Amino acid sequence: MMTNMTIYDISEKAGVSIATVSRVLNGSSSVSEKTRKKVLDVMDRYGYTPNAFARGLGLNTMKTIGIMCADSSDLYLAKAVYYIEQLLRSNGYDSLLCCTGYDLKTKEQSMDLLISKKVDSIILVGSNFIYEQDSDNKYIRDAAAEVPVMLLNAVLKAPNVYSIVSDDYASMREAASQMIASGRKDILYFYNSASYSGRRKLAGYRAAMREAGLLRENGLLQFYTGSHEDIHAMAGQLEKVKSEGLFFNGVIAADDNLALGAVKYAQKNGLKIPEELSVIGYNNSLLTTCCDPELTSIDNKLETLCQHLTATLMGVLNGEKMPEEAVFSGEIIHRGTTLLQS
Amino acid sequence: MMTNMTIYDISEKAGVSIATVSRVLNGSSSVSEKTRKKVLDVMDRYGYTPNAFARGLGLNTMKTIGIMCADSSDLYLAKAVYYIEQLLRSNGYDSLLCCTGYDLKTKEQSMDLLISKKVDSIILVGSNFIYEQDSDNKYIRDAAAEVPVMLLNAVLKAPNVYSIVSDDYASMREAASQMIASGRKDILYFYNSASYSGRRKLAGYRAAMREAGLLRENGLLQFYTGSHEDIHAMAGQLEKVKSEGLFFNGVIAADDNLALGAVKYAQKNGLKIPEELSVIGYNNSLLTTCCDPELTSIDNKLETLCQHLTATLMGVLNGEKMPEEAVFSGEIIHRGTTLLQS
DNA sequence: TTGAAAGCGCTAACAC
DNA sequence: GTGTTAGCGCTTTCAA
Repeated sequence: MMTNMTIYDISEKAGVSIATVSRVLNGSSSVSEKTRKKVLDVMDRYGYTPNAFARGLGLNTMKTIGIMCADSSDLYLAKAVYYIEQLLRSNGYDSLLCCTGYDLKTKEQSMDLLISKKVDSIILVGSNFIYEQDSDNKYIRDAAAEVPVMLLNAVLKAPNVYSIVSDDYASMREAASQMIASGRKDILYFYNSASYSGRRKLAGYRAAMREAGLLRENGLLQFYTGSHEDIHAMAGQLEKVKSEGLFFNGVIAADDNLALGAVKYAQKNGLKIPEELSVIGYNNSLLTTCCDPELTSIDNKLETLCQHLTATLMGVLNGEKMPEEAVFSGEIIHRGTTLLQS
Repeated sequence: MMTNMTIYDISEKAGVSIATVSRVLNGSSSVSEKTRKKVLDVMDRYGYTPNAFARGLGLNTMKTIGIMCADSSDLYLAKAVYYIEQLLRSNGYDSLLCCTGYDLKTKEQSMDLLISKKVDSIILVGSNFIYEQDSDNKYIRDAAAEVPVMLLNAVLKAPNVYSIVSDDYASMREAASQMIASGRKDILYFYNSASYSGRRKLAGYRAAMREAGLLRENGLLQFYTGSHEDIHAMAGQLEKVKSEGLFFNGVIAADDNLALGAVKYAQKNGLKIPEELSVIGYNNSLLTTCCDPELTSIDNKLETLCQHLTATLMGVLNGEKMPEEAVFSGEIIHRGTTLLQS
């Protein structure tokens, strides 16, 4: 198997022109069966693979999609990347992955990089790419001027930007309502992100609390800033809250990691779950079955979201008119950390 | 900001030739400060980004590394991908990610695809890419004929193939020895992969058992075939083993997920950990702190491995002579699922 | 220090 | 059906 053959080499060996080779390569119908076979034969024999650059140069597309993701080692984001990558490939596209971190500057850089690599579209995985201050979202609008931009779990209304989201607001509101209905009044909200989705979740919690007349001025809101893998630090923060005299018998967390922090806190302090402390997480990840009792969590239908995102993207790339926004509802999966409604 | 500017546009606006623009682009020293500034100015004003294809066509490199990974949603692999992607980018390379699944056929296809995309190297993340039957590894040797192939956690001796591994054999042997020293005699080995690394781990366990005169003919080996996220199925398998009359008071697992299955099994059956059942996992992942008691596990220094892999790759790409194999030792992190040595 | 021009490997008109 | 040829945007000699 020789390396770096070109279309010229093949055409020579097969005794045809490069145009014919190109036609065979692209499955053009106007090649006689005989010639096709002859060319294919030569290609096979020499293990020829076309040079994607040259092809890309002419076509100005590499059949490659850029995926941006703040941290692909995050359980939730990793899963999303996994689904998306598979779906794209089954559609004949490859994925250029960029783990951007959470800093705006590096996100902008990654974006430029992907654009310069001539990706056909950019997928932003996770809601942390959208900023509250609209001017900070300029980098997305700029990118959308070049290629379609797909948002997973975030919304930005702009031309050529498509948003696929789970209704985090509704899910959180329902979760909080159910916990209230089960008799809890002092429900702490534990979160670590002010992203789009983060704000929607918080709003859902607040709506439910307000509805029940339980909303207090920020006392029961705990923002966690440590590592998303450091369960002990999470538990530690709750201990501190408690030691400062704040009572709570329920925790609603913005993700399963944080919820596990609450479970750990209860274990360390001998609190019985769910009787003395109820906990609800978010994402319905692997983590829900790791603890004892197991974690009630909200399933936000990640796979469905990814499927829909990919389908929408393929539509857009084919020039079809597609919906700019799609909202899917989540589902609460009850496990051992919550009481049944009374 | 105009889109799709070319070097021609810039040269025109700046009143220089395309060669000069190209020189500025590539930081050539033989451009007068004045001209450089003028060109840079124009580029800036029009937001010009060079076309990577065209560049790649001439240079025959896209500064892109292919990463193959069976399942990027696996906690361990995801983390490796994350580290590697970051390190590569800090070295000026991008990453084309391929989640291949565990099937040889699709691995071969992914490999071809990456090669045809003209990646500068291919990194195989995880040991499941190496097959016991050597003819099955042909696809790797073929790839290595074109670009350097880097193996994370696997070894294949072949030209242009570089292996970076953790000494799984030694780690497992030490883990088993310690558990034996703590008084256990009936230690079950729980695993789910016959990959290179999987076999090394198993060999380590067996060596320790043999050394202590405790090795039995396959009775205490449990191979798990279900989903790597289904903790209940894992626990279920152990329950079945027990109900069949096999006694064990220790479990050494090939990864933390499986170890958690053992913990779950103990909880379901009211066995006290670590007194009635000791458990050791592998990878020292996030999962170790999720359960109660927390999981003793083997840290295989993933970040170090990734750093070394990247450094080696950069050396190879620069034409330096690099070691074909590097072995790092792991470390047992003691937590609550094991007894102290008596 | 700069410019002109020849590729890099492929696609797609356009001829035959 | 098949061949010829002009790009695609960039890098890199070679001259000036």
